[in-house]
Amino acid sequence: MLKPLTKEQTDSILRAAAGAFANKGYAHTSVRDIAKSAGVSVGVIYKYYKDKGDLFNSCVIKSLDTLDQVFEAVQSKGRFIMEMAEELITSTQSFARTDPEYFRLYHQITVSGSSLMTPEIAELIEGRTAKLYTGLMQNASETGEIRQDMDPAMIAFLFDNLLMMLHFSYTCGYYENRFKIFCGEDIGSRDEFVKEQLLKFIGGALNGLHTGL
Amino acid sequence: MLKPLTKEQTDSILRAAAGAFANKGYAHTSVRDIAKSAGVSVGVIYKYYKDKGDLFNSCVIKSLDTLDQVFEAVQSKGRFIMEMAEELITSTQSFARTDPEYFRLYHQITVSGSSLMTPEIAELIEGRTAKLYTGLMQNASETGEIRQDMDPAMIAFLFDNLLMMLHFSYTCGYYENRFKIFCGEDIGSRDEFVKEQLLKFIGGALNGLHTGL
Amino acid sequence: MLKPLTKEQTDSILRAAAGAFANKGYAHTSVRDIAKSAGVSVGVIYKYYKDKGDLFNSCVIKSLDTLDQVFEAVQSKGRFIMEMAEELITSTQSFARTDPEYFRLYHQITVSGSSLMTPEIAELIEGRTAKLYTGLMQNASETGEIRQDMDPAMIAFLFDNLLMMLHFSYTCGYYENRFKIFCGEDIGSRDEFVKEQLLKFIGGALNGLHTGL
Amino acid sequence: MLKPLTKEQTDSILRAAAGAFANKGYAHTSVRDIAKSAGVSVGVIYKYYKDKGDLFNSCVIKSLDTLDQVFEAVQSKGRFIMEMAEELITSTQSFARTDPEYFRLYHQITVSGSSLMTPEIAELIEGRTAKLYTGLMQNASETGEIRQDMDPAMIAFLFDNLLMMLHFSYTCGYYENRFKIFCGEDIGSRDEFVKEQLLKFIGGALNGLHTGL
DNA sequence: GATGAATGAGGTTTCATTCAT
DNA sequence: CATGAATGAAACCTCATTCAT
Repeated sequence: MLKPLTKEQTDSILRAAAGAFANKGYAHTSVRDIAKSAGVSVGVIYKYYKDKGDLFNSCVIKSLDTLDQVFEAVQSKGRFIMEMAEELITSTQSFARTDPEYFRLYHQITVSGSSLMTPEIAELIEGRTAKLYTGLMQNASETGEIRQDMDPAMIAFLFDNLLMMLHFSYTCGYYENRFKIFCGEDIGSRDEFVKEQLLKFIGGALNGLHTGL
Repeated sequence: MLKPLTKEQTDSILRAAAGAFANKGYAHTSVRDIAKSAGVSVGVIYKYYKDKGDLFNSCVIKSLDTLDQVFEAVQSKGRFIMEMAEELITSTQSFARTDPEYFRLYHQITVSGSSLMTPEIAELIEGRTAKLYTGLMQNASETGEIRQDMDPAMIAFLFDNLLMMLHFSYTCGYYENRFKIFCGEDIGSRDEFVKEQLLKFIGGALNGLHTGL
Repeated sequence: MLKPLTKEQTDSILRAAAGAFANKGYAHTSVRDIAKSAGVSVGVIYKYYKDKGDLFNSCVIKSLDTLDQVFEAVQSKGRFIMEMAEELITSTQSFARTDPEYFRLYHQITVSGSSLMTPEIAELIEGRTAKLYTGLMQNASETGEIRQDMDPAMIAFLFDNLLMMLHFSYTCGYYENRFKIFCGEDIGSRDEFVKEQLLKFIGGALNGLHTGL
Repeated sequence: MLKPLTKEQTDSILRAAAGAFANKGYAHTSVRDIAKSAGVSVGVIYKYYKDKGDLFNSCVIKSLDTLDQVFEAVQSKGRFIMEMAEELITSTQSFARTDPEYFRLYHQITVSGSSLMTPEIAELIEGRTAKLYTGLMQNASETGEIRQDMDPAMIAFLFDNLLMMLHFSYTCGYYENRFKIFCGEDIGSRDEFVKEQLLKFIGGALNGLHTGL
């Protein structure tokens, strides 16, 4: 079959690769297996991607692009932090159900030895989120929406930490298990509960009205 | 040279393997290199460990044993949560300087494809922490030390999430970069600041005296 | 774009292929690159030539046709051997400047593994030269122009050996370097000197008026 | 069979490789085939040689070492050029029968694309011969043993050209065929004749007592 | 029991050749 | 008929594992 790859097929390469990388890790995934599961020949992969690393990177970039859409939907101005937090959590929960690979793939880049694990890539990926969140916290701090006794950057960092762990807890094997161990086998089906609890936790952290301690 | 293996040598294997796995990742670490850097032959490694995966597992188990010591030092009864939190943070910061490999190795088991990434192992590793923290939060909730409108298990989970991210942010490449991007290049030398900020954040989250939401 | 192949294009294939084979060797030359540099599709190459080997053979044949023209210009009857030798050397020097690929390609067929390296091809290529030179030497021997104590065929062979080495020394990488090592870095710009020296050498060899030995 | 390679086996690798490279060329020789024909595993070849190129280089170096022995046997001082020439021819003829691979391998390095085809390697290989022969010609010229109207370096170069072609004509496929075409099918069994003829040719060339030109 | 060289399956990548358009 | 993307065999090379010493 020497007809040009259909859009479906080229998509299928990225989907197969993303799935394999996400689930088995970069090193345990072979290009041959990706080709087979995408229903194409090995050679064609090297027409579209320089090498295995390039294919991996493309998967990650694509997953990040998609993840970005989640956040962009939330960035509308003039909203309260906690409203945005709620939406972020809702999005995460729903997205984790429909496209878990994207979060899993994002997790892969945190792994040592990944070709993407460079400061430059980290800057590229985290830089925007960091600026965005820090800016939001800055504003919210100035308007008195949140506590003023903390560094906005640190608040942003810790806030993002909680969201990141939520991503992983819904999609990445080990974290999923851990989630259940902490919160019960059925935690995966109690989205409303999780959201409500996390919002309370974040609310307290951001508000900071606490005695002494 | 047919000398029997000394205790030092068996330790040395585990130490060499742990270091290599932690820093280069499972796939990029070769049994041969471990043997060389441990000063033993490849053969003895296969005498003590079924295969490369088994050796990796043993490293992780050992690293967890060591990490446990950090927590045990904190588990003394009758202390305030926030006191313990402070000590956990301090320990993490100091331990991340002296033995980063242990945290890095711990991070490795969260990676898909790791042979350790099974529910059983997760239970083994996280079970104790989950019970311990949940129990502590339960007590603290009952004594009014912390808020009573949240599920102790969820509090424990989110509390541990923050600590886990702190571990990684101090020791694991990508997270280290991300830490700097959010909080500045010099964040690695501002331990007191980080501790103080994190305690404020946790304090607010646990106390939860806030208005709205 | 389904345009029929013009004469220019077929020429262009052969020229591109010859250049690539000559300079990079058979194995390092890809059909795809030839097609690209000839401005045609891969498919048409396989329409005109059975396979890569066939294309190579055609290039060689063509280069030999061209080289033959050099010799034909010299074959006019009734001339002295040494006059012809001088012209052959001059032609070689000038041709090596303008079309080095032809000599390089000729060199390629001497390489083991070339599909052209068969007795039949050798006969085709060398047969004519051998007959021509041997005949010339035979005549020159009979007229007393050259020594009579040697086999004309051997003289022809050794004479051609010297010319062949001259070809290679002017055009083929390794031989070019060797030429410089023996005769100095600037030997490539001393054509008159080389010609004069080679003529003296050949002159002595053909004349053979020497004492004893 | 995991016992260390015997001397015979390691020798066999080099012999198998040399044979294959010499006869099929670098590009057409696969490491797997070499391993098979040497009766060892693929892996072991990469223990002894960094990569395929390194193996090739080692074969060439070894062949040059061996070829050098032929020349060293002739370098004794105070001998007449023509005596040495005779011995060089005799050696070449006998060596071409016993170890044709060495000459064939030498021929391979003249091929474009060979990793050994660099100016440095050429200098290494040809430099010594060039110096040696030029020196000999210089002396012979000063003592009046050979003509004084030619550049010693050019004489050395042309002299070596004739010997090189003799090597190839006895061992390298295409040149063997060409030899037969020029001098008859049975030329391979007329060593005495060839030697005598070549000596006459060289004698005349070196002596140069001729009229015209 | 310890050794470490040898094994060989399996990984990534290239490219001559085919054939649907 | 020309096109050139797709094919997939086969190349190089690595390294987990074995086993003769």
